[in-house]
Amino acid sequence: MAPRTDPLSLEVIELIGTVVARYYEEYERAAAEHSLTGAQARVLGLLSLEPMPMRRIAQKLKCEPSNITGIVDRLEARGLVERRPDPLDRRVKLAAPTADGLATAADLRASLNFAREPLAELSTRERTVLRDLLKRMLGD
Amino acid sequence: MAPRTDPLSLEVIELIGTVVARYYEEYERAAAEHSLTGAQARVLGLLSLEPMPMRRIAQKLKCEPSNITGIVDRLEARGLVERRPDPLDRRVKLAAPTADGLATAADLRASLNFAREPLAELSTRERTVLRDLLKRMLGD
DNA sequence: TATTGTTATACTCTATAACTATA
DNA sequence: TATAGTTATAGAGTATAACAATA
Repeated sequence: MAPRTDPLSLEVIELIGTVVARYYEEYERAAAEHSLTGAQARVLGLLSLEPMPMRRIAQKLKCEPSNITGIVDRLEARGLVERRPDPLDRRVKLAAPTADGLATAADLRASLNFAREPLAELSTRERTVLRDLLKRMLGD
Repeated sequence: MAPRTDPLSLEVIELIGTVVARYYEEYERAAAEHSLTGAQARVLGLLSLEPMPMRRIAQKLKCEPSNITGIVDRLEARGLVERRPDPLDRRVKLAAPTADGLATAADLRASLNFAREPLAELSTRERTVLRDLLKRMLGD
């Protein structure tokens, strides 16, 4: 499928760029309110869904495993995450949120108003259309 | 306007998160292909539209002016950007792309296939609807 | 031998504060 | 005095390579 460079497509690309920029700002702001960096907030959010080995965090974040050591170190120092042994494989360390970490992750989600507040401007019908268009764009 | 937490809104938010993640990956990948960091690519892209004072770059990127010094240093060392005196104010340095920098910026834009390739999946009518919904979401 | 997590290293980005040269 | 850009500094994220413990 050939790339589109017509004015309408360029306008949509520009709008998506704006959405991306605003989403990122909002995310960093929400993280900073909890004195977390973006990377720390992303790891905590990930772990709040499901504890997982260090290596899998790296896969999810698409970065090198060695980076995760430091990020989890800082979350652990803050008492938001802990490392547990994996009973099935003693090489593996499972990173899991503490009760405090779970509460912080919930707070983070709650203060991420992006797309939720602006979405209120749209009717149910419009949100349905938007959902379907985004799904098509993402190759569903 | 109250935030929405219904399943449909949450689905749209999730989709937007996916769009944001994919956009960022694509951007970093395109920058890396030119041996540039994301920040360097953003500054170069900005300057390719219009030369500007160091301080204004910082405003556009929403970061501290002191950071721009290093980023422009590296772009200048690569021969992609140059600092010019501002004839109107000798305190100001205008950062401007070189011919090489302009070519690199054009290359970068061309290799940013995100949203352009997937957009081809949508008809003109659909892209128009998507544009209008995004504009509404972004508060026009 | 291969894998998991870590350490060591180097580079970049970031904010803060202090400095300089202009205005 | 105030402003533009820089420097110095410290913390964080990132990739690479080498290492210990375990598989």
